[in-house]
Amino acid sequence: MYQRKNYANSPLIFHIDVNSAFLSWTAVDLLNKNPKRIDLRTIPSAIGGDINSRHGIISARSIPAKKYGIQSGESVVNALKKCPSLVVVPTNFELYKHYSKLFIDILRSYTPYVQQVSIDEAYCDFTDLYDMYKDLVKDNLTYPLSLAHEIKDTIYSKLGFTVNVGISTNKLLAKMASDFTKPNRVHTLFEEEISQKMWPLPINELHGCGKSTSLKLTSLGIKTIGDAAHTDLEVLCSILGEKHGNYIYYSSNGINTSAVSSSKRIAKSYSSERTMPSNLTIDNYDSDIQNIIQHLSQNISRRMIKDNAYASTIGITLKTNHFKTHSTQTSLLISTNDSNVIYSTAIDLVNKELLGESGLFMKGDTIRLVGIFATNLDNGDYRQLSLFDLF
DNA sequence: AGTGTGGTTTAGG
DNA sequence: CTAACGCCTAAACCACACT
Repeated sequence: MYQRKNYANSPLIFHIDVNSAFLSWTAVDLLNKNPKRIDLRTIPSAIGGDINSRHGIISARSIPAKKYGIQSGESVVNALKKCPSLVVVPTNFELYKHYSKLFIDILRSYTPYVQQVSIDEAYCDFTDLYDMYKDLVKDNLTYPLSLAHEIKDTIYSKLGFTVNVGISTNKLLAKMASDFTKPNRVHTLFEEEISQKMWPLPINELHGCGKSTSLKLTSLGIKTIGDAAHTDLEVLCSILGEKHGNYIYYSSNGINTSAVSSSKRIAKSYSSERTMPSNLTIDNYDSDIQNIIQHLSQNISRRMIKDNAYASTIGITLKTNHFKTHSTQTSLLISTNDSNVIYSTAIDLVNKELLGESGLFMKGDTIRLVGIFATNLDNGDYRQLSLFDLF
């Protein structure tokens, strides 16, 4: 295990990631209810949606399931072909939220500088806590490995699931480190380790370099993170544009200045969408779509009211049987979070889109999914002011 | 040149 | 009996109109 000589004067960031979160949490929950039950983590198992209502996608899988080549994001039907004995458990978001909160609470008991970035991962900043933890020793390990193991093992003993911890001096490197071998591991990725641990990796494994970008880069011979790191900044910008070119160049060289922000993030948009059990056609869409849009409007409205958020823009998304997505939006005179206003605005947009000349309905296209979104948000202050001014 | 609006693409979990 | 491909958020980018 790599150790630096001195940690007193450099930043120290951890990235903590729950291993197969949805599956682990489900396994723990089932064991809590019945300790004799088989542990889902020890057999080929996965969290997946219902095939019959066309929500059949794998969102997490056990390590034994991974050995069958099952990936998260692939269809349940496909996964069952690879492993007919796969145990598929439905999703349960309330359960995940419960364990997520307990997980974050433990992190917060070690540092106030915790930034939760998704339901199952967070960054912790220990830069200013050197004096508090510098003498911690655990299993013959010294700081900061001792601290990482302490956190990891505490989560396991108190909550029953494993995590990976990535250690470095910035968020990008800590994130990359936590993604190394799993599960239940601590990894470091300091600047002096980049060439050995990060540069040999394929470019698509760089955080922020997705399918489209990695395709562009590999087609030009930039196949590894190291290749990108050794490409001129100007060349990357000419391929990817100014913004993304800079991001890929500096990231592949391990440079990242993003701060760990423990303050609550304010939403910039709310959206809700649903894949329907069967596609809607232009002839029969009326009654079905009204029900769904009412549902989606109420969902968004409830969340916005809880956050005291109001939207000036309401939009809809339609996905065709060919998986082609169309969206349209409209601006409101007065921002709203009223489900009736959202509903009627969305219905108008759907009618306009379907009956107008959008070109969506060519030769018998049908609608697979309908979604609505609310954006251009304010907190109601401006709204109160403008209402007040009217009188 | 900057701002508001509408729409698509990319990314990540 | 068979069966496929979710849901949510954020940001960048592009085009266009208006100023």
